[in-house]
Amino acid sequence: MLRSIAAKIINNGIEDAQRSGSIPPDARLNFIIETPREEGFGDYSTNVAFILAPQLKKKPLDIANMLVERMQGSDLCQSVAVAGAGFINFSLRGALWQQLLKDTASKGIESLYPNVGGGRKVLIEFVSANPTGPLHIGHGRGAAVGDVLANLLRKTGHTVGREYYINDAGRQIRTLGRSTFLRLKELKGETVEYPQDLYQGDYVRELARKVMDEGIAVPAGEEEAIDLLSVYASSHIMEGIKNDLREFGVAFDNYFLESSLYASGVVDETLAILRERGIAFERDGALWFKTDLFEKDEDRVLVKSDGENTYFTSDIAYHLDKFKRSYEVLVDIWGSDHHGYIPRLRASVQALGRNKEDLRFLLIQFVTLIKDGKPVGMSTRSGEFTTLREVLDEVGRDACRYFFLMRKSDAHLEFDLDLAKKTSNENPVYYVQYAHARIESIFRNAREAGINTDDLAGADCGLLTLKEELDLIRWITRYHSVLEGAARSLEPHRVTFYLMELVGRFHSYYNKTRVLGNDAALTRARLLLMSTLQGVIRDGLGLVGVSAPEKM
RNA sequence: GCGCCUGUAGCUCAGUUGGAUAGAGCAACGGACUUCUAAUCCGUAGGUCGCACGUUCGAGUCGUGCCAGGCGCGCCA
Repeated sequence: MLRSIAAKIINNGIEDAQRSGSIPPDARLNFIIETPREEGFGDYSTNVAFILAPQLKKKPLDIANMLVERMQGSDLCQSVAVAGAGFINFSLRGALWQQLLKDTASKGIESLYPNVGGGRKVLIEFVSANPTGPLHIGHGRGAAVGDVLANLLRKTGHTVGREYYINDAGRQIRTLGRSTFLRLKELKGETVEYPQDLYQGDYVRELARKVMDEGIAVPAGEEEAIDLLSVYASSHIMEGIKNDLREFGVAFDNYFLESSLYASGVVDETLAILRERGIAFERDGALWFKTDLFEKDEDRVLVKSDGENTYFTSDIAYHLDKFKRSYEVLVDIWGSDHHGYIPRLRASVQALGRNKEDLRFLLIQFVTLIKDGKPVGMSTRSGEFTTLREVLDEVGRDACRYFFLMRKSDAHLEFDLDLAKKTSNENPVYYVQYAHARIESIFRNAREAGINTDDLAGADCGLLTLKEELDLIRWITRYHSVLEGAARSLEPHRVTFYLMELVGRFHSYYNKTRVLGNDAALTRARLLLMSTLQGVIRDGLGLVGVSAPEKM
């Protein structure tokens, strides 16, 4: 972007000062250039005077004044000034911004995508709910965050895989089978004791009903019956999960089965590696992982004294498998209640010979649903949770996804169902979508007035001289650094915040300035601005997975 | 007891990785539709950034210690 020009202006000033001896040639110059949050401060701001002050043993203010004098000569610069205790604020010539708009319009929105990843392969694992019950609202949040993060990383130069991991080798699915088995007996009129540690939700009754209605032949022996029902019930629930995800707009490249780790021998390979490196050791008849070689955490069991592997072992193997599939960076998105598990997994990655930075975590905090101003209780055990589907049916996909992306993922989220349902100004989703529709409406009117809106390439952007117009251009190009920051920090929520700010400036402009006017050249220039702006809004909404309506 | 997360306007939350006079939405109050969509805009009001020290030119941001809330600490899955 234009940041490199900004850097050039400063560096020219510094070099000039160095030639005259005001700054020694060996001065350290690790200054930063930032865009001040206060608009009146100009396009860019630098702290270079503060960095030089201790080296030159001079006041920052004096250094700033000296540099400003030298920067004023630059023909790239519109204005330069010293502010505060020694900040240097400066703005670029409007023509530079106008040219940037023109470039963006002709090269497309993709030209604003930063290349953060350099083609690196990233695997994002998310949702990964076991098929023992429908997805609840918390899974939905994880799904939205993971999906948008995947979109974001792909746009910023990463090769992205999306994966859903299923613990099918453990006991949970068998517990589901047993639950279904007992509900089935109930349906047949038998009185049964239904233990607390089985799945309590009504969906188990529905599954049992389905088994009966479909006339499925259940073996007479209890264990055989449970075998069959485990498979039946879990695959049925998995279908439901995939269906919900599809409706939510989330697609996975791969559903990875825990059992496949055993079939392919990766588990054995993992244990062999850990043994060989002296990271696994025997104690009390069990095999342990020596965690504290890498992280501050307790040692953990890999193989129990009864010979069974723990989940930890499959998880290490799973991550080894991810690396073996040539993924360089792994992102695991977990419910925040699993955070205690992070140190050991981080340790295991290092045990496999990788850097701890190669595995990154995103924790998803709980969602509290608010209805009629009061929290809706939810507890998996009692079966009274709100499913993703219920929320989806109630508020729709756009509002649902947008709301999930309005918070940092590791912060609690209060999801106000009534607000999300409202088609009014209180609902932030519409604020952004409305801007898109409004611009579309301008174009409809333009075409009706006989303006050729397909051919705006020749428009004279030099006519866009209003403060608001230059400001809009700056905000459009800022998409670049927003994507960059969001991708680096794995914070997809930044995109929704940016969209709100961008669109706010549009609405304000729209109310103040007419795009379609008597001056044909000016109208064309403004249409080009609107078209580019609309492109960014559409692109941003697409990233979040929310529709960009042409009419509202 | 130990560890992680959170604490910012009445409410819900941002805060550009240490920058300037801490921001937005909602709620409240007052204005703007004969002109491209009023699902919008303009204005007013609202603060001990949980508390206290420390690090430095500079702290909502980093460190230490408290306070409050949430979560986690098994040869469970």
